[in-house]
Amino acid sequence: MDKIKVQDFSLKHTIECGQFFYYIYDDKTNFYYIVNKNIVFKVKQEADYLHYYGIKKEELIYFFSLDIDIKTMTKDFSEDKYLILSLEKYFGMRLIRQDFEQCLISFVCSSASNIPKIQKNIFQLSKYFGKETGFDSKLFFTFPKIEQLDDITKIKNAKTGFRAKYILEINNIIKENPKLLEEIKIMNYKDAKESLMTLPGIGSKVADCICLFSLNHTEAFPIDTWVKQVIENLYLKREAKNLKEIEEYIEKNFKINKGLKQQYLFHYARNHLKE
DNA sequence: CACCAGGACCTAG
DNA sequence: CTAGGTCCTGGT
Repeated sequence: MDKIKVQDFSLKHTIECGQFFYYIYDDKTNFYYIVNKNIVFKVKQEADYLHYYGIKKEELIYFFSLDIDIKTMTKDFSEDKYLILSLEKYFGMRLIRQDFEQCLISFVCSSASNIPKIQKNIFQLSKYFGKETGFDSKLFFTFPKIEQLDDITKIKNAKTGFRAKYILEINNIIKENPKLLEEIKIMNYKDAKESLMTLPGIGSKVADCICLFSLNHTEAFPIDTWVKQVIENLYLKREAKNLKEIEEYIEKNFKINKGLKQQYLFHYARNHLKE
């Protein structure tokens, strides 16, 4: 077991804010067991320390964006009433840098769904297609490569529903063009988003999630129904004419660190706009 | 039982 | 180019 001192970090908010799905929380020990690609590790927070096992220090820092100076990044939050409120409530929430392929499949599963269901999909897909791995006397399955997700029956058995055919089609596309994913990884934001959107089951919102949570494109700003509500109800104070108007508002008013602002606004929305 | 939900896609107008 | 139906599943 190793430990590391952290600043301005909330493990709970970071893991549970809906950007990452493949984890189990053990309420007896307070450890989060996390599976990212083929790595299983556990981590818990006690005050300003993270206790961790199963992952290298550098990888842990990268995964949780602990190399980022959040105080600097959130400086201009003070210009926005709702960002201030959200920052108080969710202080320490950071963007996770997760495995690209795991993120891609997770967010294909996310459409018209919810967190528990997405988690179920990911756990099941891993069970069917991943590799069994013992850790801490528990049983885990690594998250498979997209290339391996080639059995429609198993994909459906993972309760992915109408998204199953998307996953299989993406599998086919990747097999025919094995370099595509690596190419997307090194593209700029605009090109990466565009390329992702050529894949079935990936529209604008899902592509932005993948860009933000796994490709380090911190300017991505996923617009889901909650964020749409925030912009309409709190900022515009009326319904938007269309999605374009929302995008333009965001472009104008959240110039820098857009992705992080999106996360905080999203959470503000979920708690304050329930009706 | 009917309805709906953190989205994408398809089709008609 | 856009509104509205449809797609599985699981919860209400």
